[in-house]
Amino acid sequence: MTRTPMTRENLLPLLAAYVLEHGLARLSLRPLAAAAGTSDRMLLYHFGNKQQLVAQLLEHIAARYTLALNEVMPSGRLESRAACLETVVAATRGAGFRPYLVLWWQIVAGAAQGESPYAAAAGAIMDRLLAWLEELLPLDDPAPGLAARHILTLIEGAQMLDAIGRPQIADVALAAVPPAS
Amino acid sequence: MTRTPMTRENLLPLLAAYVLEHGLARLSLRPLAAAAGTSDRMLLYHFGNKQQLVAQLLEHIAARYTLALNEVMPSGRLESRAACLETVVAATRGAGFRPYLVLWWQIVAGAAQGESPYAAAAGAIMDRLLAWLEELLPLDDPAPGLAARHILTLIEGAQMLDAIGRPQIADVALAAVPPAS
DNA sequence: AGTCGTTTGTAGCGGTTGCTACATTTGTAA
DNA sequence: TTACAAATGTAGCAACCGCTACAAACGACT
Repeated sequence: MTRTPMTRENLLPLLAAYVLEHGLARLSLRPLAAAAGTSDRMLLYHFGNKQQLVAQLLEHIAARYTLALNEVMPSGRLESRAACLETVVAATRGAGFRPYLVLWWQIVAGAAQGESPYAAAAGAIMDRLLAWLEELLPLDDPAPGLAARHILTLIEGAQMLDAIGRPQIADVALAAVPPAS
Repeated sequence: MTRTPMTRENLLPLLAAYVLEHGLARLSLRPLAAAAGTSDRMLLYHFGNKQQLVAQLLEHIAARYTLALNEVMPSGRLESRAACLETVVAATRGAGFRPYLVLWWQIVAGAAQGESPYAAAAGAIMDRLLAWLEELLPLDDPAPGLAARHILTLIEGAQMLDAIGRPQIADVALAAVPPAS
C-alpha cells in the first residue's frame, strides 16, 4: 500500500475527469477535492488558489482534447476537402465527445467574457485543430491554408448549432459542397 | 411623482440591461435588484424564484436581440450571397453588438449543458436569424434555404473564432467565396 | 537522528447565496 | 368607511463559498 504522493501532475487527471463531468461554471473546491480523494485545503496547498487551479486545469484539458482528437481521427491524408469536412464532423459528433463539447462552450463563454486563461485554452485548441486539419487535406489541394480555415469555421458553426438543438440547420449547411477541390 | 408600479413587464428591461452588462454566469439577486431599483425580495415576489426569473429574462433578451438586428440591418434584399454574408458579418462585428455576443456565448454554454431555458432562447434567436437571412438573399437565388443555412453556419463559426481571439482564422474563411450565386 | 516537504485533523473566518417570516404600508374597489 | 390584495421594510435563516490558522502526524532522504 505505497501511497502515491499526490503531486500536481497526477492530481490533474482526476480533477479534469470531474470537470469534464460537472462543468466549469459552478465548480467549487470541496466537491472537486472529494472527487479526487483529497481536501480543499490540499488543492489550495498545491495550486495556490482557485484561479491558478482553473488555469492549470484548462491547460491540461486543452492538451487532453487534442490527444482525444488524435485517437479518433485517421492519420493519413484524405482525398478531398469534402471528405475532410465529413470525417471531422462524424468524429466530433460521436457520443464520446459530448463531455468535451459541453466544456468547450463554457470555455468559449469564458473567453468571450475576456477571462484570459479561457481565451488561451480556446486559442490553443483551435490552433491545434487548424494545424491538424491542414495535415489531413490532400497534398494536391491548391490552397490548404484557406481550405482548413474555411472547414474549421464551418465545423465550429455546425457544432454550435448542434449544441443548441438545431442540428438540422447544420446538416443542410454541411451538405452544401465546400469550395473547389 | 406617480410611482411606476414595477410590474414584471416594466422591470424586465432594467434587469436585461444589467444582465447585458454583467453577464448571466455569476448573476445574483441582490446586485441585480439594486441595479433595477428594487430588492431581492421583490424580484422573488414577481418571478417566484431565480430560475423563473432567468427564464423570463432570456425570453425578453431573445426578443430584444432580434430587434437590435432589425435596427442595424438593411431592409431590402441584397444582390448576392457574398454581399449577404459580408453585410451580416460587418453588422454583428460592430462595437454595439459586443455585449450581446458576450451574453450569447453564455447562452450557448447553458444550452450545451442541457438547461432548457437557454436552449429555447438560443434556438429562437437562431431561427429568427435564419428566417431573416432568407429574406435578405436575392430573389433569384436558386436555393435560398440552403444558402441561408450555409451562411448562418459560417457566420456563427466566425463569431466564435472572433470571441476567442482568433479573428484571423475567421477572416480567411469568410473571404473564401460562398457557393455559387 | 534529524530535516524537510507533504498530508491530515480540527476549526473557523468573513462573506455571499437563494429564499423566507412577519409586520406594515399602499392603492383600489365595494 | 371598510375590506382586501398588492407592495414594501426589516430581519434573518441555513447553506455554501474561497481561504486561513495551527498543530500534529507521516514519509523519504541526508
